[in-house]
Amino acid sequence: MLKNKKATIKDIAKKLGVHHSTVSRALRDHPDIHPNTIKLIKRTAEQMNYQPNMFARNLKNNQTNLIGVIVPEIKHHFFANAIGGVEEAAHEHGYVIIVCQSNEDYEREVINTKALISNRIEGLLVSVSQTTRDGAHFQQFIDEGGKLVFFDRALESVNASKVIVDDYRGGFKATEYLIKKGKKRIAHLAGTKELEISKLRYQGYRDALKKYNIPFRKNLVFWGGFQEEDGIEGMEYLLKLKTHPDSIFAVNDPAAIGAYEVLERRGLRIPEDIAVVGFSNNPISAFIKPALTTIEQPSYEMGKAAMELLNEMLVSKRNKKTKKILKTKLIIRDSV
Amino acid sequence: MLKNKKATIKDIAKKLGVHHSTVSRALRDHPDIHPNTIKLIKRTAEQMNYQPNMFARNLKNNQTNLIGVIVPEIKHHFFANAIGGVEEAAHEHGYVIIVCQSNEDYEREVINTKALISNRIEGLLVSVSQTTRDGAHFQQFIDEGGKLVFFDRALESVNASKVIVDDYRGGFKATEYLIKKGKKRIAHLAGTKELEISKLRYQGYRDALKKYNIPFRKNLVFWGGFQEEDGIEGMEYLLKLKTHPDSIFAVNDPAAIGAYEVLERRGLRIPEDIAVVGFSNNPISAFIKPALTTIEQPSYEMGKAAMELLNEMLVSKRNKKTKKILKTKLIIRDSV
DNA sequence: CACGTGTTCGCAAACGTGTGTGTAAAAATA
DNA sequence: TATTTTTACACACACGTTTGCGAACACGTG
Repeated sequence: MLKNKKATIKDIAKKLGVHHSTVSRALRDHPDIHPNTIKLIKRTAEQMNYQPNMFARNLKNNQTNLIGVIVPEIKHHFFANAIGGVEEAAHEHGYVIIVCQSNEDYEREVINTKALISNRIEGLLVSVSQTTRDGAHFQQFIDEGGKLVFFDRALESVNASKVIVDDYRGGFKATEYLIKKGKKRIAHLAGTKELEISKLRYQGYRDALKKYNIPFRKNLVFWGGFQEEDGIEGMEYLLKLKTHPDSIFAVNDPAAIGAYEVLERRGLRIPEDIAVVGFSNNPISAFIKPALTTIEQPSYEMGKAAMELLNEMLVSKRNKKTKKILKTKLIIRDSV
Repeated sequence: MLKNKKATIKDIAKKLGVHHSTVSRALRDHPDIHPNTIKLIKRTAEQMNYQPNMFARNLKNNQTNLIGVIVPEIKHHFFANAIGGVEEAAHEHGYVIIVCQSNEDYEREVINTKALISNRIEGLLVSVSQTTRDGAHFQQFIDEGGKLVFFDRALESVNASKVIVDDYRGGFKATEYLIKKGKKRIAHLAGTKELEISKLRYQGYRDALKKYNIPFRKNLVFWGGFQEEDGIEGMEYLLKLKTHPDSIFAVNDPAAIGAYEVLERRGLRIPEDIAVVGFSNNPISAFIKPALTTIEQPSYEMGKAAMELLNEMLVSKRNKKTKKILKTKLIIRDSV
């Protein structure tokens, strides 16, 4: 079986006895080309199964149809959904997306970024890794004129556009709900201190306590991370305290599920002994028993919004840093 | 803020007063270039923040580092996981992946395929849409020398490599398990007739019945699809029969969950009134009540295996069509 | 008929890299 | 010293596309 070379614009030109520039223009409906010629060229292009070579086109135009996306892990429901939203919006605007995962690893994130830059992506959409402390790789991309927008997990040290949910109000609402249900010793399984998302949810938690005159206790806050293991570790820590908390506000649902595991193992009942509120409304949270009360975080919409924002930055060529905040919603179920 | 143009090989050459071809060779450690020159060039390239332009390189070499991936929907757990596996393996081999979703829509799948071909992807990984009947768009890619491997959902009409699970034995095992638990009227919520995956699971179901001398009843099979809605529709159909089935083998977990909904609504108990077995071991299936007995399908491994197979085809340049079959495992829980 | 004007197309250069060939100078050999 | 070989680089072209410029031609106008 021979490896047929793909038809080029020149092949079409040769076959028709015209210059290849004429073919180029014809395919793009240039007014200088006679309608009949256009029709003829388009027909033979079709029949020769011509597909434009984006490399040559992009090389010439110095612009691509590529958008880079970096997430910690594709398999996580939230990111999978967000990528789905990104792809949807990208498709509408004629882009295709290159997806990389950092596996929550800083080094890998840097490598991904460089690879994407080499592939001359038009813009970059990032939800940063849990282990990332330094944002030089992103800053460099921006400094060279690249358009970047963070979604969900943004890096504070980098001045870039971002799409996030109202983490502050989400944290506030979750905590307030626990308070209104009569909880007094509310613990917080927090994320990592470097991520804005963690800090804002934490701040919402603190401000809710303050508003209702509940003393803030530093030892009721466990800074861990976003994985189930972090929730397990944090819950075990909290149960070692001489006075148990009466409720938990977890930074996200996986962490909350980690807490569930520990509580179940220790024979503690949810919500009678300890109430739990999560964050992100993972589909599992509706199915676990008791169903988890949580803060809904529109993942698909967030991906879509991030891509839309990126597109605006791309077409306007302006360099304003925008911050788009999506609303959250308290989903009341049975864990409180 | 000025949009700095990225440094090219020529910029480096000009700055150093050498020819750009020398720079090109130096960066690739060509033996014709003096070690000192190489060192000098590499240093200034580093300092000028040079990133090779993949477009120019690919255009010249007529090969890319791009792998196309088309799935029905990124957000589905199975596909998200598979994409994660693909990305992992692709990363190891120096590829980046372009991900598109067909939204179970044939037209969209064709558009995606064309777009990927235009972007001169090196190879294509596909799980085909539910509505796809014709595979001409894939066949054309293959005929032009492109390497394609289907994973999970393969199209029979296209002669291509594929990575699938042992759907036949999976279907067989699921049905056999129901039989051994004393079930006699076993219904099957099947997928679509065009997909091999559906047919094999169906065949496994039939052969298990035959082996244990249980009569096959055509009206106990509902050909629907892979979504929750299909499960709902199918279950409603089955409950309209004058004699209810005593158990259900669903083509996948979402369909099984659809069946759960209908049964719950009708006040029927699982597994006492009707037992249910799913397929794919969606994470939710462990959390729903009763926990769903299902066939485990290694999604991440499947994505990884598909990418590995594609890579072998790419490096060997051979054109053999390989079929890789992954093992399934029966996960026994509480729905039977 | 000379001229301007508009239509339709060809020519050539360019984008950033890679590579085959040519060619000085340096080194090795006779 | 004269010759050959090797070293280290320059030159030019190619990949497939886009685009400015200009040529050939047809037409209408004075």
